[in-house]
Amino acid sequence: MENIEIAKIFHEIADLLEIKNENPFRVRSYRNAGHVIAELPENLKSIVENDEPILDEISGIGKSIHEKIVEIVKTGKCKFHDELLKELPPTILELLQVSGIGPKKVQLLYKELGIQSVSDLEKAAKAHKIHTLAGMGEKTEENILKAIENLKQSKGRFKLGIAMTYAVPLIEYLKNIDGVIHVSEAGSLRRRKETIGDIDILVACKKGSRVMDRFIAYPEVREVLAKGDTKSTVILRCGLQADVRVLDKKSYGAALQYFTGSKAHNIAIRERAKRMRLKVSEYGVFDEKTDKWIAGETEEDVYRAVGLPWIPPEIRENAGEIESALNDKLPHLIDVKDLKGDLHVHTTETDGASTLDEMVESAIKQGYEYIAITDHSKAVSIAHGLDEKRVLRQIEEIDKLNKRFTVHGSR
DNA sequence: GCCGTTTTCGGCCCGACTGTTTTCAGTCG
Ligand SMILES: Nc1nc2c(ncn2[C@H]2C[C@H](O)[C@@H](COP(=O)(O)OP(=O)(O)OP(=O)(O)O)O2)c(=O)[nH]1
Ligand SMILES: [Mg+2]
Ligand SMILES: [Mg+2]
Repeated sequence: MENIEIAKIFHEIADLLEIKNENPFRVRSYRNAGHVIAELPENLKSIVENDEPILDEISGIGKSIHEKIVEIVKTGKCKFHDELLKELPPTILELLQVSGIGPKKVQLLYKELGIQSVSDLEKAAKAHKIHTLAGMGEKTEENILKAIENLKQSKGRFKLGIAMTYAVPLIEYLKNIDGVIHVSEAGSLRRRKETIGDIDILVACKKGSRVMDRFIAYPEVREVLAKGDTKSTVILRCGLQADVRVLDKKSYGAALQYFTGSKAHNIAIRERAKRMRLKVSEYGVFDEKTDKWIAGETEEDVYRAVGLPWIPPEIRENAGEIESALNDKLPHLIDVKDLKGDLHVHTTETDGASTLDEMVESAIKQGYEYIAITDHSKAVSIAHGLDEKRVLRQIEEIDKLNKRFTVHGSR
């Protein structure tokens, strides 16, 4: 049993309870536990089997969920979860994947029309049965069909590097709009998560700028899902969703803090602020009582206002970073500047683009301590691989360079 | 269900957009 499978059970419990109209905070507890477990670096099964005490220290896991984790590891399932699945069909959960459909609508659709799956929902919408329900009209019916189509075409989460290739040109496009002052990546993209659910971009602009009109006119936009004064959502041709948030320059830091997330980090920061009689939103940090604006121009200002140093986006996951920040124990994150050398380098002797001298010069410029020349051998004749004679000559060249650049025994 | 710089009980982040509705609930970020 892997963490991710245990997490899934808690996510399903949360969804099922929510559809049943249970206490929203109890729902939040299960959902949060699912999230914490999914992000946990340690393997829960071995923690439980080795009777390690770590579980009690994990924030968000209390008595009830602790017991359920032990039950799941030992029996492979959870009674509470099974009971809920007797009350509601398991396929009902896939309805929540349709954007615009939440727990309330799932409950209504199931109760009134017996809809249990996305294909049931599609049939009902096509047969115009949805608009007869309370609070649902013609538009809702149309939107459901569109959302089902988008769900079918969805390519899921994108790898960071792939998402970046779509985000960079959009950011450039936004930077060139009249009145735009700052543009920044936000969300999981800025936190450098391995996979990205959507592209989140923050824009600061002068009042009266028509940023949203220009955003939805971006040539790569396939469909506009929502368009407001400060927030719009589109789907790009590549299949990724893009969210753009536009705010005043004065709120840029607070907005960047909000839009970078993560959601769990934001909630933790806001709870902390509340205890300090402050309110944090994307518009700034405010005095709870007077509603007076206190900070928000930069992220540093926002964190300082709640008594914290700036926290690097990569660790804003509510996984202990706030405590580390409080104790001045924030980790040093690896940077390009930390690279000490490169163990895979080609030269023009084979299929490289630069000469040996140029590669060495460039390595020294970047502060590398070492590089390894790894040209092709004669087995790769297509790349003009080195035979014995040429490789010996290259070694001589390397020895000469090493002598030339050796200072006090280090290279 | 979880948790504590005021708390072991009583709160639990805060705001934007949409549709269907005469004032707001649902969903989403
Ligand atoms: N305060 C607060 N902020 C939220 C909430 N939901 C989202 N945000 C903020 C933090 C998120 O990082 C940011 C972007 O939302 P996304 O849904 O795109 O999430 P994120 O980019 O973190 O992950 P993703 O890869 O898109 O799944 O908006 C929320 O419920 N409350
Ligand atoms: Mg995102
Ligand atoms: Mg988003």
